[in-house]
Amino acid sequence: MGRLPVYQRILEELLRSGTTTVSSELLGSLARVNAAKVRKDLSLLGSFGTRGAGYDTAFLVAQIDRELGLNHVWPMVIVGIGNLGRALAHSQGFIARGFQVMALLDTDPTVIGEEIGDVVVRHFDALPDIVADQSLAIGVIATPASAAQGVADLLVESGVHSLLNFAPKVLTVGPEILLRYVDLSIELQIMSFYQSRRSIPGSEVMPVIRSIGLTSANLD
Amino acid sequence: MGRLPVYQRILEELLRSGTTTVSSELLGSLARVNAAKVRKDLSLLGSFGTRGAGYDTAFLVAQIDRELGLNHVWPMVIVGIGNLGRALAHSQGFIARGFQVMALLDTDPTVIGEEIGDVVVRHFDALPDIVADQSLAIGVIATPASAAQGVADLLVESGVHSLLNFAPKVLTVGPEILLRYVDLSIELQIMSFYQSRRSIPGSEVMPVIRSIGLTSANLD
DNA sequence: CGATGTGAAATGCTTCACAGCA
DNA sequence: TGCTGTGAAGCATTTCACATCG
Repeated sequence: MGRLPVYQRILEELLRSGTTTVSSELLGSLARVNAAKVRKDLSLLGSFGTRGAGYDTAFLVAQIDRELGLNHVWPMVIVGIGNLGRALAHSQGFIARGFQVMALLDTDPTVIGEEIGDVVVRHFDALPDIVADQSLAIGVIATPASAAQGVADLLVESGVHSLLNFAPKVLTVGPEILLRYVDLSIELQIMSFYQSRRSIPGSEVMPVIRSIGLTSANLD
Repeated sequence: MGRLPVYQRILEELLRSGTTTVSSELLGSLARVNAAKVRKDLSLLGSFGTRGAGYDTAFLVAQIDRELGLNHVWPMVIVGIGNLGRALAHSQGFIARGFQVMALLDTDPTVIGEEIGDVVVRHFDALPDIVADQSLAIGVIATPASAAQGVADLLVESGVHSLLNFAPKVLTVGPEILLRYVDLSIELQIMSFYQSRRSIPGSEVMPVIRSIGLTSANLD
């Protein structure tokens, strides 16, 4: 269910602002979906609401966390410590949601040894040792396009089970498995598309403000 | 149609590797969707295929570009020149797809004056002048959470019509308009979700590799 | 009463299957 | 003959509407 992360964020924000209880109508209006849809979605996790009152915000967050598997710790390695690699390493969400940066790798001698957060950047050659040490769940590729394929191959060979490719190149890993790249600008493409197509109620008097939510398509 | 950007990327990659013609079956298998679905999707843009042969790759890319509005130039301003701001400014996709970085803004004196690409970082106070000068389509918020709301308000006030918020905070702009944040780590949340839920055919012998595609949910 | 939880209707999307054209 | 383009069937998702419960 792709809407759960959206609900979760809104709930977390509501929690931060002191809301203890939330109705399907409020949550729906904030998520821009029908209230009935919200109830259907949430009912798949169990019956947590209390009729007449609504849902307990904190409890609901906990349930969604459980459903999304966020009570795990997901150890990851970031390869390529340029601007994007650094941004990822610092990312709020990583720390907050159980994604733990276990290693930072690069081949540039001027970067190796640098400390980002609590992690020291090491040479990419150390990958096999690191994977052997700590079972890494996720490899993040943040290298230039030219290096990406080699990095992907080595990550797989070392036993990393999931890749997230930010290098601007489509990679192949094993027979038939195509690894697309996640490019920040694609958000804007899509935004411009909606912008040009859809009419926005009240847009004459109100600035057209858009936000982009993310969902995933997985390639098996 | 959320699949168009996916097709487009694959087509661009095919073009780069010298493919001049592509069948719905090939494109479908690369995009991991049914061939009939591909044909239905593409038929909405017009009838560009030639029966018996397939689609002309380059022509198809051009048509999708047109459909997505990528033949426009989208001038944008990035506010907050930290790691993420820099990564965005350098982003391949921006340059390649008509998103033009018109201005880079920050308040930190040690950053102001720095040249990134061809653009010099200016003080955030220059925003009104810049917007007056050049009609900016998109404001990208890449500041710390604490500054984000103020930046959003000023962007709107200055007449910027679309915002993309990367600051880890939910913002409000005008009455009722909620501006969520785009957090890179949400990809991983979703990935872990799929990882724990779905069985992957052949995963016993093959490393479980995942790639994330992006689609958008817009909030009106 | 007010808001959930959920059958049932409505709507939209995906897949099939095949006619039709290069 | 091979592959597109597209009605029609099949399937899933969304919405409605209301019984139900705190």
